[in-house]
Amino acid sequence: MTVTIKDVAARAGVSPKTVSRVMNGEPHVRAAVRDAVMLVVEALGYRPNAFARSLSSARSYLLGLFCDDPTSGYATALHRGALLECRRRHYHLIVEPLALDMPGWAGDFDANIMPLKLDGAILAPPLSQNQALLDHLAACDLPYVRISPEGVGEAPVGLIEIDEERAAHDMTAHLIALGHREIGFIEGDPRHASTRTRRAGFVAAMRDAGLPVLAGRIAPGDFSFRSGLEAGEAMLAGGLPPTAIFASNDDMALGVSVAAIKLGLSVPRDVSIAGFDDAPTARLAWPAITTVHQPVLAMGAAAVRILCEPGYRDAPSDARFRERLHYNIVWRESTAGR
Amino acid sequence: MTVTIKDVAARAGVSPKTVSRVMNGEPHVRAAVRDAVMLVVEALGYRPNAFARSLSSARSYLLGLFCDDPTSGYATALHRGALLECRRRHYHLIVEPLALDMPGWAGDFDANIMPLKLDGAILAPPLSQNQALLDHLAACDLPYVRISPEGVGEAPVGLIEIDEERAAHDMTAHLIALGHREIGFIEGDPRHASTRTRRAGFVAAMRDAGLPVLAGRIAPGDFSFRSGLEAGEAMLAGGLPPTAIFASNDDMALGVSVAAIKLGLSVPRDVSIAGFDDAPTARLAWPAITTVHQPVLAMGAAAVRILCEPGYRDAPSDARFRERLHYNIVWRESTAGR
DNA sequence: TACAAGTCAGACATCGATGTCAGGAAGTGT
DNA sequence: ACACTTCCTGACATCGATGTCTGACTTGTA
Repeated sequence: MTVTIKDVAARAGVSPKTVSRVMNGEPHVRAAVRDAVMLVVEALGYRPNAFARSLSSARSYLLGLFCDDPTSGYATALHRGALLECRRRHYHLIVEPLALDMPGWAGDFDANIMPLKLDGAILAPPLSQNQALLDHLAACDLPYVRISPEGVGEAPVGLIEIDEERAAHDMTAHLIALGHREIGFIEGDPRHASTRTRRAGFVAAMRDAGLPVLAGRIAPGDFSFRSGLEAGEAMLAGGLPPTAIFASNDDMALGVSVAAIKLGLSVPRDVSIAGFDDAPTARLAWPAITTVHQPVLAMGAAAVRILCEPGYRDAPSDARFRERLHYNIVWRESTAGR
Repeated sequence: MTVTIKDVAARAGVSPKTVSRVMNGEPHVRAAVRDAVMLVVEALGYRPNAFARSLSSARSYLLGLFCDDPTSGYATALHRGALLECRRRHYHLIVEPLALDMPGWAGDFDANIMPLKLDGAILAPPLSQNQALLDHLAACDLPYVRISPEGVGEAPVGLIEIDEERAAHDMTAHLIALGHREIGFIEGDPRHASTRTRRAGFVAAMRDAGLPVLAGRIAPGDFSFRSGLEAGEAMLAGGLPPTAIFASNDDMALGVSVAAIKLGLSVPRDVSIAGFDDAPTARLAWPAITTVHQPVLAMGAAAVRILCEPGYRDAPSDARFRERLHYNIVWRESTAGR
């Protein structure tokens, strides 16, 4: 038999309602009573029944994490970070893959997700910048927090990001500091906002150093290993190959690395390679890729914190709920001076 | 306002209980009444409140998918497959990463997962063969289905798998049919059951073809890109290099492929490479990897089906709930005849 | 001292479904 | 036609929490 609120109430000599107050951190409970109740809670190992809670209150104590493609290590890390924070707060988390390119996703959403009465949604990129989804959530009155979307959106504002442009700038500057002057850049999927911000950071760093960005030194890509391989091959095999290549993410950096090997080039002796994201593969690859570490776990946790913030859902669109987390650059074996 | 069971009952001229019976497919409802109720359900777009349902019945209409490392594309595909089937049945699904190597996971499990009163659990490998977890679930009286675990377990039996040994046998046989006689094999993480079954298939196929398995032709690995790279390099750079290498999974096959390139070998001209799993990277890589496709989506769906089967939880441990799904071999660019 | 305002705690109804049980209708055998 | 199953259906209590409301007890102030 599981422990109910009544058991706790009886043992503590108070009413169930008071126990409820304590559990939810409501005011108007004397400190002595609160402590006594908490003691019993600990002793009995009481955990509130999530279903009963959701049924009687308007809230569900459930948060949703929506991903486009949960394959990425990115989504997984978000999941773990968010989950940890949820547990601390006695919330639960569900992960839902959302295929916005399928017609009828909205109806599907209403039928399958809405009955859950989620208290909030966390949107992983690139979902976080899909206006149709944002509109739909707003129409459903479901508060959301966006992870690394493009620009600043409408109210209610919830935004977690790192300064990607500055990170790309820093990475480029470091390559320059290493002595590189001929630096190539590979773009990501044009549908992701990161593609623009990361490129902008690269371009700005080059400009700040007084270095020209030659034609052909910025190649298109789509964040996949293969696109990195192809772009890398084209760049390194062409005339005047760069001495360093900065790829917009780690998968592409891996592709560039293989391209270099195919051409008989040694990394990092002949060419330095840098990535972005600090995906698990970046560490495991050979040579291990120098990259920008995103605090994705912390981002997931921050998203939960914001959503649980009392009054978040009705907050005005001021900057209070915009969090910019710290990134850092991880030096590994794929970059060196020349 | 959302539609409740009372609304449906009133409109259909029956009691709420009868609507409940219809919704749950219980017997003892006249066909005419059933149809009339269903009509109203459709018209009003009624969906039962999951929380109320869980509260009043012993069931939660919630299934859990447990993963060791949800990073893998494998877990993601399972998730999608299971989710689809859940929706069809008005079930919900939560995904929980489980770190069994952390002490105190059991207490954590009891505190965070048990209150959900899951109706069943789906265990992705390698969790599916962790005896401690299995015991814990049994102690909690939580029915589970295991995906591709080792051997046959105790009751209650729920098992979804492909015949990995035969798949590995087939893949090896095809390499042989292509004209290869010197074939290397790279093992996976020794903690995974697949490591043994896949190797067994390889060895059997070689034996069946009358080919010897030379010393050093079976190299240890751990399913990571890097271990594939290292094993591949050692094998290909050593004396009497094989003309084909069969890696226990796609990540390692990718590593072997890079090893070949580093050594100036061309794939598949100089060496053929085969993988296992049909991970997303296998398709995107260059050259695209020949591999064994696992019907992971179908496996997820099958797991849900079994868990929802009425009476599954109390079923005797006969073979009825053991499903063996079909695999198939996907020919891509990394293998060729010689 | 007395009175208003604020703090604290409990009684009771309620959320939306299902479990139990009892009773009426329909079908069966003699 | 009668008793006897078997098949349908609804009334009512229940799951475990929270929302509302009411009243007692503290406090601060005139």
